[in-house]
Amino acid sequence: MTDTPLTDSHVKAWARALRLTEDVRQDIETALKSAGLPPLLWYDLLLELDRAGPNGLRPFQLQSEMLIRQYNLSRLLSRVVKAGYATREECDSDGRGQIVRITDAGRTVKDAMWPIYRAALEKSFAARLSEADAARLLRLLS
Amino acid sequence: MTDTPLTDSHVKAWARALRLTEDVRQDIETALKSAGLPPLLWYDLLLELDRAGPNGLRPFQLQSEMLIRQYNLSRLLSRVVKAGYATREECDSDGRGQIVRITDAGRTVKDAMWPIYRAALEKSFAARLSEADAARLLRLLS
DNA sequence: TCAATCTTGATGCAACTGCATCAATTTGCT
DNA sequence: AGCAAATTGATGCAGTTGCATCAAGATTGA
Repeated sequence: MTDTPLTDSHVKAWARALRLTEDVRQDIETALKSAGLPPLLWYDLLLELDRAGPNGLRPFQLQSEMLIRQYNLSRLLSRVVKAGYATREECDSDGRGQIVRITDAGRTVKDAMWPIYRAALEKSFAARLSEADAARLLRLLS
Repeated sequence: MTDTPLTDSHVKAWARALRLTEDVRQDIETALKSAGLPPLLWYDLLLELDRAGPNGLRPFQLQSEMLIRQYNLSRLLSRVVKAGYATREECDSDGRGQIVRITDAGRTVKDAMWPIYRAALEKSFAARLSEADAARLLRLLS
C-alpha cells in the first residue's frame, strides 16, 4: 500500500508546514479577536453559505466542504444562528434535514472579517513567502 | 510596512496549506487515538524533553520551542506528569521555576507513538506529495 | 408492505482551550 | 537596601471540542 514511501524530506516538510500554518492561524485568530470579530471558523462557514446563494445548504453539505465533524458543525451552526448570522429552516424534501442560509447580518460580518483576515495574512504569511514562492507553493499543493 | 503585498497566489496557497495540514493532522490524531496513544501534542512535548537530555527544560523554554500558550503548557505538563511521562522538579537557581524531565515511561511512549505517527504521515501526507515535491516544499518553507 | 439499515442531525458528559488574574519570585533602578 | 516592574507558573470560569449515543426520518429489499 505504500505507493509513496515517506522520506526524510516529507517529515521535515510536514513539520515546517504544520509550524507555519499553526503560527499564521494563531495570528489570524488573534487579529480577529482583537477586532471584536468572530473566529476564523465562522468565516469559513459564512463564506460557504454566501457562495451557496439563496438556496442555502444542508448541514451535511457544509460538513463535506469544511473540514469539520458533524457534531461540531451542529453546534457551530447553533452559535452562528444564535448570533443572527444564519438561519436554520426545515427541509421540505427531507424531514430529517435542514437548510441553512446566511443572513444580511452574516454577510455584513463576513465582509467585515475579510480585511482583518487579509491584513493578518499579509503580515504573517506573505511576510514569509514571496509571491513567486506562494505561486510555487500553490502549484505544489494542487 | 507591507514589504510583501498579499497576492492572490498567497491567499490561495494559504487556503490549500491550511486545508492540507488540518486534514493530515486530523488523520494523525485519529491514528494515534485508535492505537490507544496520546495526542500529537504530547509527542511534541516528549520529543523536546527527550532532545533536551537529562538536564531537562524549564517550562518557559518549552513554551518557546512549541507553539503553545503558557497556561496551556502548564496544564499539559500536569497531565503528562500525572501520566508518569515526565517529572516536574523545583529549580534551584530560580525559586519561581521548575525543571521538567522526561521519564523512561515517557520515552517508551514517545517511541511507541512514532511508528503510528509515521504511518499516518505516509498515508495522509506522502500520498499527496512526491518526494521531489516534498523536497521543494521544504525548500520553500525554509 | 414493513422491518432492517442507513442517513441526518442533536446532545450529555468529560476533556481541553482561552481569558483574566493571581501568587511568588527575580530583576532593575535609584 | 528598597521598591516598582518584569518574569515564571498556576487556576477559576466560561466557551469549545471529542466521544458515544440517541432520535427521527429515509431507503432498501424480501
